[in-house]
Order: sequence, then structure tokens, then C-alpha cells
Amino acid sequence: MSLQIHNTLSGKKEPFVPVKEGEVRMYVCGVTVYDSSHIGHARFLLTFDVVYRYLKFLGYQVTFVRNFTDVDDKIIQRANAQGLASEVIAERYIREFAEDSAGLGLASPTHEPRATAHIPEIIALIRRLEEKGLAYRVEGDVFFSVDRFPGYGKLSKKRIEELEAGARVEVDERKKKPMDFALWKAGKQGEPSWESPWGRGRPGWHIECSAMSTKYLGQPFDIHGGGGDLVFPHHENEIAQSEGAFDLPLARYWMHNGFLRKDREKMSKSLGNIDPVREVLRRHEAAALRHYFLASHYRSPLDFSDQALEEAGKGMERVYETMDRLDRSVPANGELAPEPRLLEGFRREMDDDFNTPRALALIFDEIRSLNRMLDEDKREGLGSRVLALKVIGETLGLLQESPGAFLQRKKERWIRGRGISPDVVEELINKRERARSAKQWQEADRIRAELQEKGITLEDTPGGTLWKVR
RNA sequence: GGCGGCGUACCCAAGUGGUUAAGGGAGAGGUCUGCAAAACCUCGAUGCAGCGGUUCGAAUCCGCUCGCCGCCUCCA
Repeated sequence: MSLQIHNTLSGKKEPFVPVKEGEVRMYVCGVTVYDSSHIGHARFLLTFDVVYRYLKFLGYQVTFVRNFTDVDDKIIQRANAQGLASEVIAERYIREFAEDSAGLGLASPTHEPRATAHIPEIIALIRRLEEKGLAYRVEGDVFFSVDRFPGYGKLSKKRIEELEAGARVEVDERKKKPMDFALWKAGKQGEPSWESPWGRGRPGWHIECSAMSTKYLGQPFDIHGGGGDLVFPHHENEIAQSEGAFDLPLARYWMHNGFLRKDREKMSKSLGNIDPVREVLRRHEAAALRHYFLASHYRSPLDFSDQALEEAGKGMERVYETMDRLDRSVPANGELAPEPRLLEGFRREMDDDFNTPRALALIFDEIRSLNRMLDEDKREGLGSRVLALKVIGETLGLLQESPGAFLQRKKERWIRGRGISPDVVEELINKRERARSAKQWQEADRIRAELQEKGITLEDTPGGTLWKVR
């Protein structure tokens, strides 16, 4: 069995066959940089981060492109509201995005192109559409004519007539059809604009992705991804533009992730129910967030809550505790190869449209089994199994840091939040140690209770007393 | 109105025709321990929103009902 991917185009899982053997080219629609990324963005970012990592794990040479939309109505709005240039706003949030991205432990895409750096390509593409009679100008604007593209609606399974009937927004009267969309917008005072055959202006939203994906990946390329809300109209329009221009499919596989919800409603700016990535990362470990996302399938809707994240964090702690235990008791051995059975199991699950919940289950089964081996002091094959576990963890983007570092940071975060000094804790532990060696159990237990009161749990191990936070 | 999705144990969540319905969190009992903690072991849905139907066999297919959500407008 090989990799199967659910393709929005067909609505079914299909065997994945790349255009070019051994290579995968994928494009994922990124963010519009007018505000901080929120946790809903984190879902699509992590979804495709894992897709990217897994394809590499399978041995493909992957070219991964994720763009920034850095010219757009909302950026302009925001810039004007703050009396700043729109480039300043875009720059600010691109920088923030890089920080969040690092915080989330995302692997860097091959290219992260910006719309404003591809104006010539965009103009060339629009000209081509004009020449082919798929676009028309009205004053300084250029629109795409959906009537001239027969496949319009094939991705979102919509029919143009029905869209017109259900149109709820006021239509620009200058358009031939209500569903026609802007490829180029005439420049206005106080907006960024570029010279073009149609006068000064700026690109419409959808055209940048067509121009950039084709530039970096060619056409057709393998995988095009994004959040489910981009299916219509964004991706539908990309298809119309690119396929209209070149008479070739744009992408073979279209992948869309489900939404993150809060209190059963989609997270969105307009509802005001969003949590910025940076704030969530202040409260929770990135690994907890990742576990939480991976524990459900990428296409399912998922409800966000701090409690769920808390629980996911506990699971990850168990994993890291075990890894820590293994690091301390299994000597590193460069000669070992990762245990193939475990890797095969992982592949079997992931090949089924990236079934990360199953893959996670595999990890936890393995964690239990390894702990048991340590408990029973059995060591045969332990090294290869640990190695395989690390490979899998890395492929899912989990286990990106050493267990020691993870556990230490978690402790420090907690301590800092409560203004407790580690020195004081250490001192109490020493005091208890003395009481214990004198078999003064009452005193020892009193100290334990005192620390427990503060949320600190003691763990007596052969190597001494360890402490951990709740 | 059109299109699509969801409803599985206390909570989260896999599984979409066939041995015992994954896994995580919480809970109960146990092993270990001076006592704990951690780890491990055991237990936990005779049932998968409800009702019918197809089938030798259904959580899984079909129909209806109830409840929830998304897209159709900027949105990951």
C-alpha cells in the first residue's frame, strides 16, 4: 500500500503519484500579514508541516512553497488606521510570523515568496489571460471572466448559476457577471501601487498564488493545500486563472484542513473568539499543541480549549519522561539501525491520508512497552526501538528537543509563574533527605506535604530525589 | 435555498462491512515504595444520536427523524 491522499477535487482518497518520480512539489497558501497569527492558523501550519515532513521521510525530494500575502485591503486599512505605510505593517507581521513559526517548531519551507516581490510575474499572467480573452478591463481594473472558463466550480462543486442566485454581497455593477473577480485593482490615493499596462494599481488576492506557484513549481505541480475556507473562492479562482492561462491542470492533489473551533463555532476574527499563537505558547508547550492537533485527523473540525491542551501536555510529558529515562539507561550506539517493524507500522498509518491519531497511538503503545522493558530490566533490541521512536517523533515534529531540555523548561516556566525560588525547594529537599536518613518519617512527610501544597511533587529515585511541578 | 461535514466511554478522539470498537486525559483496584511519586498490570462503551431497512454479518451501506457545524462574503 502506498500513500493515499484525500483530494478535494474528487472528494475521495486517491493513491499519490507524483508528477516527477521521487520529487514532490507542494504549495500551501500562507497568511495575510495584517495581524498576529492565531491558533487557527497554527492548525493549517502544523497540518502541512507534517505533510512536508512525512513526504521527506518517505524519501521524496520535496519543494515546499508557502507564501505571504503582503498587499491587501486589510493591510492597507490597518496601515491607514495607524498612519503607517502598508509595507511597515506587512514587515512587522512577517517578522512576528517567523517568531511564531519557530515557536511552533515548523520546518522551514523551501521558499516563502511575497506577493509584492512578484509584480512582474503577476502582470505577465494577467496579460496572458487578457490575450486569451479570459479577462477584461473596466477603467483601471481587470476582471476574470468566469463564463470563459468552463471548469469554474469544479473544486468547490458549485455551479455559477446557483452562486449568482445566492449572492449576498452587493455586486460591482461594472462586472459582466457577479462571480467575476478582480485580477488587478486600480490604484487609489494612499495605497501601494505599481506601474502596469492598465495604469498604476495592485494585484487582486487570488492572482499572486497562481503567479508564484507556477514560478516556483511549474504546472502542474503535486499538492496544493490550505484551510478549508479557501476552497471557495480562493482556490477555485486560482484554478480558473492558472488553468485558463496555460491549459494545464494547476495541481493534482488539493488538500484542505478542517477548522479549529471554539465553543463549537469556527474561530475567526469577526467572531472575536481567537487566541494568538504567541499567547497560547506562553501557556502551553509547543509539543502539547502539536500533540493536541495530531490527536485528531487534519480534516475534522476540532474544538480548542485550554483544558484539552493541558491534557495533551500530560501525554507529551509522559513521552518525554520515558525518553529521558531511556537516555539515562540506554547507551548511545551509532551502529544501530531503527527498528523496522515500528517504522513500517508508522508508514501504514500515515499512508492512510496522514492518519496522525493512529501514528500517535503507535507511539504511546511503544512508550508503554519500552517502560515495561526498563521496569523488567530487559535490554534486547531496546536501542533500535528508541531510535525508531525518535525517527517517528521527528517526522511528526514531536521530540524536537532533548527530554532534559523539555522537562527543565516546563519546570522553569511553572516556577516563574508562581514566584517560587528553586533554591528554597532544593533546601527543603535536603532537609527532608536528612530527616529520611535519620528515619524521621514524620518530618520527611511533613516537608513533602509542604511542597505538595505548593504544587511540587517529589520523586525518590535511586539517583536521588527529583522534583517536578504540577 | 445549493453544496459539504459531524454526532463513538466521564472528557478528547481513531476506526467507515467481518477475529477482543485504537490512543490520550480523568477515575477505580493492584505491583513497587518507609510513605509517596513515576512506571507497569488490571478494570472500564454487550455498544457507536434515534428509528427502520439491506446483508450470513453494520458504528461502518441505504432511508427517515432529531441535534450540531461549515462553505456559498474577507477568512487557515
